[in-house]
Parts: sequence; structure tokens; C-alpha cells
Amino acid sequence: MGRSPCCEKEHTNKGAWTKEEDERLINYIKVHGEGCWRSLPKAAGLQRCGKSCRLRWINYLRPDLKRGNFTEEEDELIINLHSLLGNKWSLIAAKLPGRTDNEIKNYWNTHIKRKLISRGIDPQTHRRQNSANTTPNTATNTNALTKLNTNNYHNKNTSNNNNTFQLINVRGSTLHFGHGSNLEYDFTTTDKGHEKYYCTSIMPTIISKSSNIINEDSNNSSIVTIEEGYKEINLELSISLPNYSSKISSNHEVMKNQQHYMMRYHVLGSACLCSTLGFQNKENECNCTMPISMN
DNA sequence: AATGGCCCCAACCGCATACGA
DNA sequence: CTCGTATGCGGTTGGGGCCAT
Repeated sequence: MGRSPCCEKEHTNKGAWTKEEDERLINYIKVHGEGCWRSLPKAAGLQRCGKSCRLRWINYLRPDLKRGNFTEEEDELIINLHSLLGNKWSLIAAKLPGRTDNEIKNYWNTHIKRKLISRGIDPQTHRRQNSANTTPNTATNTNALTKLNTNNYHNKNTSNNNNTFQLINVRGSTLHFGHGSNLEYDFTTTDKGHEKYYCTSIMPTIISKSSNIINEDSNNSSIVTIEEGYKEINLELSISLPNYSSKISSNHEVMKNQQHYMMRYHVLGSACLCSTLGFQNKENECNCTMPISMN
């Protein structure tokens, strides 16, 4: 049993919008503003589903849409954001003013995928397609206890090797904090090893080399390269977390929800990332527990 | 000129989430 | 807390346009 339809199907137009319908929608929103999509069609004299009106407005009629070809800079930005966020088109679109999630999704599927493949890069994993040891761990035990050995991580610019790390599952569920020079993190995989985990030095200096996730439940200790997800992102998303409170750093911290994580922990320069990404409507709504102390 | 294949993208659909009663 | 409704999101579809034959 699915949900009941959002509108009466019988008296609803489908397919391409006519010029007249566009004008009706534009005029209505000019006067009344966005929102109340369910009641909008009737009020605007449109025989359309509210969803359809919303989509038409957001993806096509909105006055702030950019139109035109994507620039090389936009291409690279999309690629970088996708490597970080995956198919979170709305989040990616939020970083490209004037572009819609639908537009970016289409552009990804029709252009960028091909572009990456021609560069020898797998569009989903953002790894080189022909290099060895790049196949993700596809262990079948969904909730395998997995250990991350961070032996290979060290802070290039300090001698004490007493770094602070964060481990992030960008698709959504697991996050750990800790510090030290020889760290091991226990965490639970959520998607048969396909999930990406990002291990980033919390110190402004960056980890030097990728490490491995060793699946202890697997006899052949399958290896997953951890991507230095944020290191290569040359935009506002570059994340270098400041020194944070001892309360957090002394223990692993697991956040179940990605948005919650972003709301509370991502810190960027003098502003938290949730603000930068637009998760936050008002300046004082974010209760980041991370001190904001970046220079 | 007709036809077929491919590409692109607007639009749809189903599901997830938010939110209010 | 539960339920119903509204909205948002991401995957998919289908039709129009373009190009080669």
C-alpha cells in the first residue's frame, strides 16, 4: 500500500508545461510567494499536481536560475563535492548558486560521468579505475566489526605525532573522534563495506598518507583505502577542525545522523559548516559543541 | 526525405522526512 | 506516541531534437 496521491489524478495535466501554465504559476508566486504547494494549483487556476508546480518553479521558472553551460570551475566543484557527499544532489546544488539539484544530477549523468571515465576515474568511487588495491571491501558481513589502524597517519609538520583525528562516514551514520599517534578506531560498517570513511587530521596540517581499514572478520583481511576526502577539496568545504574540547577528544564520539553531525561538529574558519552549507537558517540556531577557534 | 539510434533534460514517481493535530 | 498530510529528495522515464545513414 502506497500513500494516497497528492492530488486528484483525473483532472490533472501531465507532461510538458505550456507557456500559459508557466505564466499562471509565475504570476501566482510573484503575488503570494512560494509554499503551500498542495493548495497552489487550485488557487492559481492550474490543473496540475502541487508537486509538479513546485518542481516546475524550482527547476525551471525561478528567476535566480543561472541557465547556460556549466563552467570548468563548476565541473570541478561538482566533482569534488560528489567525491565528498555522494549523490546528495541537493547538498551539491546548495553550493552552486543558480543551479538546481535536478540540473546537476542530469549534468552528472550525461557529462561528468563520462569525463571522469575518460580520465580513468571511477565516477562512483572517485578512484583510479586501473590501479591496484582500489577495489572497495565488499565483505558480506554487514555489521562487521572493523578496525581502522591509523599507523600510517602522521602529522607532517610536527614531531610528536600526537594528532587528533576524525572518522566520518559521509553517507550518514558513523563518526569517531580520537587522538594519538597510533590510533585504532572500532566502528561498524553499515553497507557491506561500500561506505566511504574519511579520516582527516583535525590539526590544520594534513595526514600524509592513506591508511587501511582492516576487516577483522575476514580471514583475508580485505583492505579498504581510506580517502583523504577533505584534503583535496579546494573550496570552502576544506575542513580543518580546530583544537576541540578535551571532553570530546578523549573519547570516541558516535553520531548516528549525518546532518546532526554537520550541525554540531563541522567547523570552518570562524563559522561552523552547517551555516556555510545552509543547514542553519539563523545565525544563532546552531549549537556547535566544537569551539570555533580557527585562525 | 525518411528512418533509426542516441543524447539530453524536463518531468514524474515513490520513498523518506518533517510537522502538526 | 501515533497518524495523516505536506514537502523534499533522488532515481528513473519518456519525448523531443539532433545526427548519421
